[in-house]
Amino acid sequence: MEKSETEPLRRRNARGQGQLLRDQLIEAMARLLSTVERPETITLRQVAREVGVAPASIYGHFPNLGALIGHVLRLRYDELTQQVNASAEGAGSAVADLTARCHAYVKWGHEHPGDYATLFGNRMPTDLIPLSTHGAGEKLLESVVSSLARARAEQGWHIAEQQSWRAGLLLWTGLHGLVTLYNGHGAIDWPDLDDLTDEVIRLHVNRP
Amino acid sequence: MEKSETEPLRRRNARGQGQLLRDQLIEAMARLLSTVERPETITLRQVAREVGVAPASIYGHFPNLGALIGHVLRLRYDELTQQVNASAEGAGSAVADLTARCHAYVKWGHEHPGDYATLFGNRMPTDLIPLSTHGAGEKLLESVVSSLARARAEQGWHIAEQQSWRAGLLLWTGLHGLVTLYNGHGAIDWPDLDDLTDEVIRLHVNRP
DNA sequence: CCTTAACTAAACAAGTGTTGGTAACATGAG
DNA sequence: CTCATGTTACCAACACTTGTTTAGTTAAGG
Repeated sequence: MEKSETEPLRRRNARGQGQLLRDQLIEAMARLLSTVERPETITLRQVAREVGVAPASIYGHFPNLGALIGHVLRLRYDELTQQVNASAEGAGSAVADLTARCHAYVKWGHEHPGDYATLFGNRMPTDLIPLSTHGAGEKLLESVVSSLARARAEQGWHIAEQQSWRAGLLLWTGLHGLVTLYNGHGAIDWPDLDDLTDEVIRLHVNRP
Repeated sequence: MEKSETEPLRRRNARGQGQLLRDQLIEAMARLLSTVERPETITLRQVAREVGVAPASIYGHFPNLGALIGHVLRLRYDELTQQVNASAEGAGSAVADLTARCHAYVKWGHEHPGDYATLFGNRMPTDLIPLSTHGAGEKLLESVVSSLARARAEQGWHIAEQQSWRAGLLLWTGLHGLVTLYNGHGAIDWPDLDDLTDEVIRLHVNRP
């Protein structure tokens, strides 16, 4: 029992196929980040165990733990923005565009609680994760701001640009609060998430 | 340099004054929880260092680290609810009551980022912190729900009880999102926090 | 003095990221 | 078929954390 912490019975990869392990590492880290309730506790050795490999073997593919996490986070962030943008593709109106984007955002956050918390929750040590992923929301935020502005304009509600920024910010905080509390406080008797999202959108789009 | 990690030149307390250290421990933990950017990384030894005492000395006053954290968290949560309730004391109308409560909530969250993140952000390991503090928001949430319902009724906007619950939930998520993003994403060019809070309240109180 | 509260020193067992050296092994060359 | 090659991954260790326990020391009060 005290012999080996795992069973490294892994069959060695073929000559040029070293990046098979690399892919497995990325996949394992992605799985952990996505599902684990406290992503900041993810450990190098945990990933190694998941794949069935010795901890040291990771260093052949990534210079350190932060690089692996950062790599996966970037993938996930790109996926989020891509899904948000793709969801709005066939939108027939500005309001539909905004609605699609918000729903895609919330849906992704709900389906990837760990990734979401890591990207927007300031959970990772700053020295581990490159700064680029910190403050990741800004690009996405801008798309929400402009989409909201267009939706409001469509409804005949023209406002100053600075008001647009404020309004977009508030919409974002509304969505963010919804996602994080919904993900984290399962004890609460939550109504349907899509309905709540719709209501948040309606609050911010309609003239008060 | 390698002699002592700190300088335990602390003068020993008198016979019946053992709880002087207890108070200092609580105070140090409170300071750490309140100010630190990642509260889940707070450590027993860190608290000991802060007070200038040996790590083991803590166990005379608290059975384990979780008890100390839990104790302080309970204090802080009580403080939050007390401040929220106190703020609404002289309110001349239901809308004023709600406004005061929300501002007090946001203000406290802004002034105690670490405590706020710990109470509502699911950052502490569940086995360390007693369950009572987890899901702490429920009591507070109910007061927001009822205050919002009264504010809406005051404006002649009567709605079903279930709608009240949904509306209160959404208001809470809005405030929560505002606090957490404002606290965590300093890079963003934020408008005044009080103004934003007012706008959130207005969104939820006024008839769409 | 002697009791006893208040605190400490040292260690424990378990964990962490990371490194240097080394063995296994698929494979292309001879 | 043989065999050196160099990729691939392992082993063992390092230097450090962490929370907690045990046994002991210090000093105040009766």
